[in-house]
Amino acid sequence: MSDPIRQLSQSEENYIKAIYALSENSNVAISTNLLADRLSTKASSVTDMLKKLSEKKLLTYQKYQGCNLTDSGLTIALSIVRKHRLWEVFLVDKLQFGWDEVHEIAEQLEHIQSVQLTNKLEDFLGYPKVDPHGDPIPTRDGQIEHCTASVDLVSCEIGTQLVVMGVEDGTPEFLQYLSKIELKLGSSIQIIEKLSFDGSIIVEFDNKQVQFSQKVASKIFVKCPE
Amino acid sequence: MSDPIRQLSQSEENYIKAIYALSENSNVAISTNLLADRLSTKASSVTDMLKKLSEKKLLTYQKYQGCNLTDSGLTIALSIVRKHRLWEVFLVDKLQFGWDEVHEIAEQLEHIQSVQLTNKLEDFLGYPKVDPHGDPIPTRDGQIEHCTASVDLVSCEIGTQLVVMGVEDGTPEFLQYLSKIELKLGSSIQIIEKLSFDGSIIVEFDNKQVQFSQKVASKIFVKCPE
DNA sequence: AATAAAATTTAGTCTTATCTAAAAATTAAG
DNA sequence: CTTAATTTTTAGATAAGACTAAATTTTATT
Repeated sequence: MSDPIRQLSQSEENYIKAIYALSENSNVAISTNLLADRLSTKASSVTDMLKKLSEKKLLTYQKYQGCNLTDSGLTIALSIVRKHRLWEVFLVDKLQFGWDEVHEIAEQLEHIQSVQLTNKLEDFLGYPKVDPHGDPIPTRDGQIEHCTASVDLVSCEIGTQLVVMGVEDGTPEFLQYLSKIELKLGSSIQIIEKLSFDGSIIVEFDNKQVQFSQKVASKIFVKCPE
Repeated sequence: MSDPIRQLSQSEENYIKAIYALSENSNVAISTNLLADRLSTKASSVTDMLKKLSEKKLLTYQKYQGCNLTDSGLTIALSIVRKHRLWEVFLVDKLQFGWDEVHEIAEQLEHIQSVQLTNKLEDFLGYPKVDPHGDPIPTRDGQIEHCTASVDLVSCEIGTQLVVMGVEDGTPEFLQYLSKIELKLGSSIQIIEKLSFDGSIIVEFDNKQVQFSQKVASKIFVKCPE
């Protein structure tokens, strides 16, 4: 039925993961330049790789029309994301890394092959549901919970009690900033004021008031407690 | 003073590690064919790599005369061995792998770069001295205890009480065999008889008698308890 | 010491993944 | 709707690492 398990190179895996990350929310095809940008490589290199991965049936690709992962491609992407996020949990929970320090190391660990290793790691970690940034961890059979529950701070109303559910797993600098102001997953947070002229948002948590630019606020995901 | 830190490819690291393993006991130069054999590659590929690593000053190499690691090469080798053995401890102690299952996975994990990761892993594991096969773990500053204390079973006398200190980290099959007969590190063992015609050795441990071929006996390292 | 055998190196090819520069297709602007 | 700008692809080059086959050096044997 399904395609046989393929041994992909790290580079191939990185392309698959990048395409997954870029198409997670939208359903449109991912363009060559967007991918090139994401992977800090040249468009021509991307074209080459897309041809290759498309021959391996991991994605559909039409000249000048961008690409989309196939089901097999998606399965592989999820297994990589799964490994990445489990390792991040390990690094933070067990080895005492800060959440801003783990991304780069997990980028390497996510390419370790053994499925048995991943599953035993998950056992050892006690079946975490999310990684240290609040992103959901795909299950063994490739299911991932799409956190429709949480929305970014920008789209929330003033006054409501909110809980921080996740942050964009972006640059270390951003995460270090959050560390510094002591904003954590699970923090209770409330919007005090929205500055209409630049979209900045003033919030309160842990009895502190902090002002976020719109850009920062859009990277912080929250939900109303039940 | 010392050479700047180099980013080596996995392949380069594998050569360095293989040379280290082959020259650990003897002080003679490592030949091209020996390396080719060890790495399951061709002699011509080895020659190419030796030229490259020699240009990087990680080993000394003279045409037709084999190679030897330099001090920088040795430092790198030890850092790889350190990572390999720490990860093996992690896999066995924390993830419940059998000692016969960890080698291949550790071969991948040993190439993960971060020194901080290695050190934090060591903290987490509680500073183990040896890996699951009894091999010593190099320290952060590249010291390794040469276990002159233990000798292989073949060279021991009949009747002495011995303790299993290590086994050759070889094929999974060999380790599975040891698992099956329930021989572990730390087992108390005694030689009952040596069969002179083929060098086989009959031993007793855990109130069981088992016969080892000379080949097997030479891969089991023991010492007399204090 | 001369020659045969074995080990090692050289030369040339292949694959993967990248790049630059030029060509082609698509999209945007007038 | 034609041209300009942008995006994407093609063509050709490079580097790492491996391979085969041929040449060379070393070692072993008579």
